Amino acid sequence: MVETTRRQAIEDAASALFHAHGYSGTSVRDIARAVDIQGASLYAHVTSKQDVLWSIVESTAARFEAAADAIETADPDGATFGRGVYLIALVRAHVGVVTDDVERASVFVHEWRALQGSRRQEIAERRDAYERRFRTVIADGIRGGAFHAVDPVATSAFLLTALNGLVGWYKPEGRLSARAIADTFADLALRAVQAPRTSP
Amino acid sequence: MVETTRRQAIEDAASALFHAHGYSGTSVRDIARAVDIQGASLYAHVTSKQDVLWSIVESTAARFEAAADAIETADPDGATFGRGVYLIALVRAHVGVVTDDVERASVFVHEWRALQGSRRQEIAERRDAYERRFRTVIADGIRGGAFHAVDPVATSAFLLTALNGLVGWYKPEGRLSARAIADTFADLALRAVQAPRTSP
DNA sequence: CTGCCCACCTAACGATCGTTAGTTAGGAAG
DNA sequence: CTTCCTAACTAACGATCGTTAGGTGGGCAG
Repeated sequence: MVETTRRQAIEDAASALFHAHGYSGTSVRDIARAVDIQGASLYAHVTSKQDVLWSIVESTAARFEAAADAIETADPDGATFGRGVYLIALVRAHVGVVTDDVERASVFVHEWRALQGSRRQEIAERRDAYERRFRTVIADGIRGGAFHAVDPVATSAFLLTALNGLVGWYKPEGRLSARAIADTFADLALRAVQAPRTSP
Repeated sequence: MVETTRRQAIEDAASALFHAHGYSGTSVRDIARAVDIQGASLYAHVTSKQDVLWSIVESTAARFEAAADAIETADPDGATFGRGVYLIALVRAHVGVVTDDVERASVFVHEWRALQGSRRQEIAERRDAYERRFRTVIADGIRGGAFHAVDPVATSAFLLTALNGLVGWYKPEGRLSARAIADTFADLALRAVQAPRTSP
């Protein structure tokens, strides 16, 4: 991870520290030390600690949204894909964003609550909208008969938190590749919801 | 939730605050205010902030373990239950512990990392041992043909984080009862892993 | 009535928090 | 050579952190 700007290096260091110790468990001086600088010197590049958190969370939210948007772009009217394929695509997109940058994804998943005021509100709404994509595809799948009947709210929460749990254990150098995890998760998610096969 | 001892009231208040703002986002004075006492007065009932966290985390770990142990006690040699039924029992037990006290469960799931030294080590090991129960039942199920072949590590992580995610959204007064959630989650978990039906 | 204990108080400790102010060294631009 | 900008520095601000010390009052045991 070659740093181009100082600001980027600071956000990378902050992501790692927020991931490891949480937002309020990390001090400004901790972040500064990680980039070999005095605590006060950070403020030449950053307006506040909250601002660093916001940058990380907002950009990661955008990455999740963009990945999901790309699916709809590839199949605007839902003609090509069945609901099962669409759900698989959502799962793969989500896993991809997480594995692309676990630390930032982890901060997004766990530390957005540390945001204050309207920024927290905004992220809460964008998270809701994102989760609604899962709810909708599940509800559509049930209506169309591809999925067996379950509660779409509980089910989307089940699946999405399973995907988000990945930020707690994924290691880029680990035994399981990002690809292998995406395969397994897509498989598990689809089997969890799909209706029993009626014919071959 | 009628409090019998002061100590219990303190742990309840601390659980709620740790759940809402995290361990390091909660001050000793915050906890004290919640039980209508001065910050320093807490130390008449508690030896340290870490100690409060430890009490909450350890007792909750014990509750998860006891719930899972009860399944093995009910079927010591695994003769009665198939692997599918065993997995369902594990899921139901886990959901039950979470819904019995979401706040404590949430602290256990998210804040055990704030423990220090050997206590953190101990909880890490007990978490591993608990997760191994899921891994084992999945691996056994695959070996016996009841479950389709998947990676037991990724699968147990998938399922367990889905269950743990419940601490983020379960509300006792919510639309979905603890029972309904347990039903849905058990159903999703089993379908996710079980082999396609070969005959009726 | 006396004495003790328990729950709580106020005051304060040193450390650390996020942040501001003012300064300095070094390189780029004129 | 001078001027300016950038990136860093040191010093310090008031607030808050977890925790300790010592005092006070009220109920219970003798």
